[in-house]
Amino acid sequence: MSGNAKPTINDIARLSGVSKKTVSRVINRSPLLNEETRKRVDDVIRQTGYIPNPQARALALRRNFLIGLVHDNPNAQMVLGVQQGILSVLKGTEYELIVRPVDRGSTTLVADVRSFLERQRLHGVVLLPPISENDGLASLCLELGCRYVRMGSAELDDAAHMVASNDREVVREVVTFLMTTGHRRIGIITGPPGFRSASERHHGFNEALVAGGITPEPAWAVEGNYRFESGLVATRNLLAQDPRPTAIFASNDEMAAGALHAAREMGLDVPADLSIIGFDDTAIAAHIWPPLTTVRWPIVEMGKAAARKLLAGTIDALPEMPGDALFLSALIQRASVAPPR
Amino acid sequence: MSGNAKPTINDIARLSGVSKKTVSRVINRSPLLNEETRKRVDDVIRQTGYIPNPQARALALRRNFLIGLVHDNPNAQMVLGVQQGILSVLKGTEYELIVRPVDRGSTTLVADVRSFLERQRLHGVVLLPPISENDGLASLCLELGCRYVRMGSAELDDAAHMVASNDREVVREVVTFLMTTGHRRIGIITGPPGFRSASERHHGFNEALVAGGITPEPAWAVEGNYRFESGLVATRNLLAQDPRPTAIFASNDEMAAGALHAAREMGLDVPADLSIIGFDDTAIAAHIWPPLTTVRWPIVEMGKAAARKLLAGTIDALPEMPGDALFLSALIQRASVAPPR
DNA sequence: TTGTAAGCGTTATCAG
DNA sequence: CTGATAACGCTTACAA
Repeated sequence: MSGNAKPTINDIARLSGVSKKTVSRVINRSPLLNEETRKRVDDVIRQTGYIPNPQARALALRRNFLIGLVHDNPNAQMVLGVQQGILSVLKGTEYELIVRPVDRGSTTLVADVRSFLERQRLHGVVLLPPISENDGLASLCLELGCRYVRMGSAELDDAAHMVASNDREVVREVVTFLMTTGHRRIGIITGPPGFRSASERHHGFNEALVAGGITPEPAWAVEGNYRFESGLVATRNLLAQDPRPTAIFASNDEMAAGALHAAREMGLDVPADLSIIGFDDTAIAAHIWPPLTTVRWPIVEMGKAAARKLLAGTIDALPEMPGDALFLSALIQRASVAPPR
Repeated sequence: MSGNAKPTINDIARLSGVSKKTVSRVINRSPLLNEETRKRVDDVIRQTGYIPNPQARALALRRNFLIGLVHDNPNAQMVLGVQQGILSVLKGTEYELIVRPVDRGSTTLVADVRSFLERQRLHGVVLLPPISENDGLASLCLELGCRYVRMGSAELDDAAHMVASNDREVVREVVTFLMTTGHRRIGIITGPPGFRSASERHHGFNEALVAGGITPEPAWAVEGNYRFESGLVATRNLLAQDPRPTAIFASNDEMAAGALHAAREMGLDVPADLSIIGFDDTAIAAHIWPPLTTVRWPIVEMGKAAARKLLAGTIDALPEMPGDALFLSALIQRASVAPPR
């Protein structure tokens, strides 16, 4: 075949007898273009297999065709799910995903993200909780002209910049279900302080109790950190009390697995002696024994929605779905809940 | 407090009274540079907070400062672990991670990866199993001048391009342990065909049996696909036999969790009625009940090693560790193994 | 509707 | 050792 050098915009221009600017117009779907010219150039592009050089475009446009996933999330399943959702939307487009973990504890968090964004000049970023709750990061994106979408458990921003879930509401539902099943002494393992998801879920929990005529018992709310071990420790604590809860709501599945573990250690049967409900519906929920009653958090779909928002207005734009701003979680009943003895 | 435009190489050149080429030399640590000039320029760079524009560099160098993670891996924990390892090495360097899932079933796999690499002009890529076993991809990288490292369960390439684990060996150890514990009827749930890890583990399994004077029983080797459900189905199959195995080696933890599930469904106690061993030591292994005896596969460390190899010879190069080519897995004893009744 | 010239911010070439 | 000058491949004025 011809030389092995990839064709550039100049080659296309020469081959189709137009200027490079015209080729550029074709590439960028400029509306003011003679349909005939467009077709001619398009044909040459197709024949040569020409692909615009993203590096050159990035330099000229001062903007890359990259979507960033910025996070400091202790929940592996969540990160992976969001990634999967974003990637599925990016697939077939000219955009790629770049993953950037950060340290939310660092005092230089905002500065770190700033230098990352300034250097990479991303098309846009997806901010995962808990750093998505940091308004400073949002204004930073605004300042730098970088599109952004924040994911979280409550609406922290306008619909164009937010993909939220209704955690508080669904937890109310969960706890109501527990009460309907006959439980009156219900414990909660909360998420770590500073997490909006943690406080939303905790609030939903308390609201449901109060609505059911039960006064939340401070001793039955134990703090966890979304990790297995913290669920284990919290549950030992909860079950050491007298009287002890007959049901526990863990603010995520990993901690729920820890709760199950703790119950087993004490020789308790789940759900006969203790009912447990988790949150997330990650793989572990269906895989442990007994299968865990939990809340399905549509994290992959939320990732897709985030990507769609970021791509809105571009050539690769996908239609935004109705409800792309608020996602509804749902109770998944499995086998870890039963009436108290 | 000057204008808010970021300084460019021209600014630095002007401010330090040298040419831009000299600044470029400083940036790139050119050895032929007057130490005094270097220092002067360096000072200006530090004062202004100048950061070279990666897009411009990418264009001029025809190469990006990006590391690609190319995979089609059904094992979420593995992908995440590798990612974590790579990112930890990339942290603080000028390199970023770009994630690219591909479809290993597609007939256009190689072509897809080719266009990805040609477009993005990555510094290097990490190939995860099972596509890492595709020699066509390796030659493609060579052809395109893209550094690459293949990860896998056997040494498929030279040490510079390979990060391998000793699956076969460790599985021999695992099965020997089972035999030592008293088991003679041992089943295996294999990985899917076409996976080197699957065949390596299966071979190790058979070798150990033979070495222990046991003839592998074909009916006790059931195929799985590394997913929970397949472990469930395979185990139902295994336990339906008469006589049935007293122990099962599952080729990964997810399938081992499925095995546990199946045992529970049938009212069997683990480990009293059935011993189970998994592989990977992913989070689920320690979190299910009983805690799963498994093999620790140092996947995060392997990811780090892969990144180190890719960065070797660059400014950001980290010392390569001894043993960066072959990683040793180890048996982790927990509570899912006991002598047969 | 299309083309020309001038960048975008860096590195390579090749003199000095 | 250092510096003009020309790429790198594309886009944005601004004309025509």
